[in-house]
Amino acid sequence: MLPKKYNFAESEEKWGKFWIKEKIFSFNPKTKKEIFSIDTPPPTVSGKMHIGHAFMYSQMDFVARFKRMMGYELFYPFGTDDNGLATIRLVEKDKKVRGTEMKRKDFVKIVLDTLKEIRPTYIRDWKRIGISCDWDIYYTTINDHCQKLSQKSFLDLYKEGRVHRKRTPFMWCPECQTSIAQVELKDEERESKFVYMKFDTSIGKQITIATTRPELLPACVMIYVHPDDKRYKKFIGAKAKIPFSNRQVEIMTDKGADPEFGSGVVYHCTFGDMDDVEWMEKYDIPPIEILDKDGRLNKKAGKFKGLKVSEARKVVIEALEEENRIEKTEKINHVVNTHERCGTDIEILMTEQWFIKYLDLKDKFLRAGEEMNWYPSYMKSRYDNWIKGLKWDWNISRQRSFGVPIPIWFCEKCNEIILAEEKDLPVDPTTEKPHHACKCGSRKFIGDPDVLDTWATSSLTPQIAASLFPDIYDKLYPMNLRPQAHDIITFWLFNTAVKSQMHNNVNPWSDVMISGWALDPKGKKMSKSKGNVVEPQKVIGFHGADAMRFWAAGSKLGEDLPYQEKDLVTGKKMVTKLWNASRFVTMNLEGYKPKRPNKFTEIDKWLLTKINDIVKVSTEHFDRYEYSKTRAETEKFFWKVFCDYYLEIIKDRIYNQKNYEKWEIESVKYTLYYTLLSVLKLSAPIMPYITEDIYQHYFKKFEKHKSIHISEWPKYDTSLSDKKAEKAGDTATDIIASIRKFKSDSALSMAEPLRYVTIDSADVKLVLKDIEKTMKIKKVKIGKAKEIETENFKVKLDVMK
RNA sequence: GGGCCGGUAGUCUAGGGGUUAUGACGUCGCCCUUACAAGGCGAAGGUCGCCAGUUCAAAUCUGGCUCGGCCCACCA
Repeated sequence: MLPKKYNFAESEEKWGKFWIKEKIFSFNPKTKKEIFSIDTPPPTVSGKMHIGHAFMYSQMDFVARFKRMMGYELFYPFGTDDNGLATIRLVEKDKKVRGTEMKRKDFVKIVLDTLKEIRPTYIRDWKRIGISCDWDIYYTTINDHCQKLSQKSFLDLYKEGRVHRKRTPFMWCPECQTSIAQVELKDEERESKFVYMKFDTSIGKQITIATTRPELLPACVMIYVHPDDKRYKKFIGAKAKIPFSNRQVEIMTDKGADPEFGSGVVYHCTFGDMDDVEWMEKYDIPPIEILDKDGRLNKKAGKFKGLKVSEARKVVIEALEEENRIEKTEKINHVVNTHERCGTDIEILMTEQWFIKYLDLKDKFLRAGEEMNWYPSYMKSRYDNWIKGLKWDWNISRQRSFGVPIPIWFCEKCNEIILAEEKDLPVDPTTEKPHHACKCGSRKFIGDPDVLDTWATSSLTPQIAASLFPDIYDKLYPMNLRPQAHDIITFWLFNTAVKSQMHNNVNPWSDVMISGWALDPKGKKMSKSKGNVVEPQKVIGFHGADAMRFWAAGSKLGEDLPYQEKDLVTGKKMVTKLWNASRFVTMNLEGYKPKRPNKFTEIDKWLLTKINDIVKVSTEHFDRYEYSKTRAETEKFFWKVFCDYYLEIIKDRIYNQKNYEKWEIESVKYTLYYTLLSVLKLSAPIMPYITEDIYQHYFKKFEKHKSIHISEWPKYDTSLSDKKAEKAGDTATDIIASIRKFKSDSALSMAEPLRYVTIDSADVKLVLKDIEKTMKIKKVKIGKAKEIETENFKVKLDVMK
């Protein structure tokens, strides 16, 4: 017997513990079942879970739980991504240390120790929302296992000639003081000054150049005009003098100069943006490097030395004004590239970096995308667009103190590159030495101080997780499913595909499932700065994890969903309704031993037909990761059909069993048992706690499974489908609805007895008694009159069509 | 500028050629009916963004426009 009230807080804690203690979600590597493997996104350990996480991880978990009930052995690990900036900040704050002031190995150790400490607290949030991972299959992207695989990936690709090091102009963040990759750029619109500068030329006339970057003037190496621009014909081939210096640069033609824009004259500085790099390569011009790594101008900038870019811009403009070299300035809105992590404008600097060469493999990556099953399918275009727009190879080195070290030494004498040996991995070349002398005989080496881009490691998550079970690696990798949100298709998804294709020539998974975002109630993106962030812990504390998950199941896969508290209330009501209906059913099945009878009443057949249809479509939807449709169908059936009609209809049979034949009682009891269990199972992936609680209270003693979550997903049973009964039942519910409306309009209680109702429909004969008893009618007549009569009055009613 | 997604009752959402357009929240009325008043029953509320076209038939398909979101490219 179910208690009167359902306490979600107690229940969720209880079953959460139960699942872990009973190892309900533990992966069995020796399984004979087919494995379904999920490349779980490892969240960044940075304190607290965000509602967006709760949203996305819930959606992933619906699928996991569904697949488990479908009979798969789930390989469902849980890792954390800890080699990025967020972790550094967290650990530095927590342990009051500075990563930059200590040896990398020592800092990694502190990080790992800290993680060990805070991990249970951190993971608690994920457990709380009911994620059904096997928590023992764990990795952190900074532990030895991951470092080793990441370094091995680097070395393998190096040996294949895919990884190379070069000194080249590349995108640099002066704030973080590291190089970055194309994917880390973020556009930001800025208002800035468009300055028209007058340069003296060798033909005696001045030429006007419009620029937003006057501070780069000392790095000007060339001036271009469009070949067809008549205004500047006479300047072609002439020299222009760079103000504040004695340098002269040539004026030449290039079609890249747009006559319509600015003055039509471009000055080429090394480097204002990546286009300048292209020009430099095109004309083989040696660069003038005026910027240092800290974003300040150096001595090559002459009198502007030591200034930051932004300061230099003002000072240069002032200096130009003093010399009367400014024709005019305009305000202009333009888009600049910034570092997505810190928002700083990026600069182009000549540095030595490691790259993975992959622009030549674009077609291969596009083909890889073709071979994946995309859910929803349109998300693939984001992947395709990204690949088509790729312009630079993947810069994988970062100038940070913390991360996976690049396993390389340089010979101090001959600069030869020495690779770490695989058996020694993971290595930190800044503290360890190679085993052998260099070819040149020298034993003096410099370990590469740089680390790998975090994505260079997290792009290996399928291999990282699978290699935790080396004996069955081939069964686990490639994986079945990559679930993730749409914002990191170009980062994580693409990079993972790249690595898998490069190393193994296969896709890392067959299916990708792309979630949307949780937005604020107005449909805006949540962010700390806007102060519109919703904390899942609070929400769950108030409404429960099942209610939160019910909300998360409310949007189509891939669609963003505004977070509205009322939707959580809806979820909570659903939980309450499930509880109450189950309480009613189970209290009336006391002493009943479920056994399928060979005969059902019409109305029972009606319900069984309906639930079987729901099972069929729900399974089809879930197979396509359309959990939201399963939720909608199940919810509608449960509330509108099962509770509003069926339970009301069968009350008389349940309460007054003596008035019925034995087979009619057997029929209703089995129908109740079967239908409720089916509804619970269909709801189990979405609301795991309430369904488990009810299952454990009642169904477990008849069903053989320890938990509803490892019981079988309902099967479509055609033998329980009866279309004729379905039609009769539908008519019955139509009639009941009409009589309810009549009672409601007449301000009568639903319990008000009616003397008679006349119905002009013949196909309700088999369900007449059900209608009578449900609506407390003494006699239902079949005829043309369409009348309803109570004790006090008689009305004509258009009940039936 | 290019790509993708979306615009459906006050709010959120489903549907995606064919009777009266789904559900929830909110609103209004009635009802303590032995599962549930955090409920039940009922009602009101919609030019399905705009304009064309295809079709016997368009919320649904096509084209254009418009607004919003995201991604990408950008102009010195």
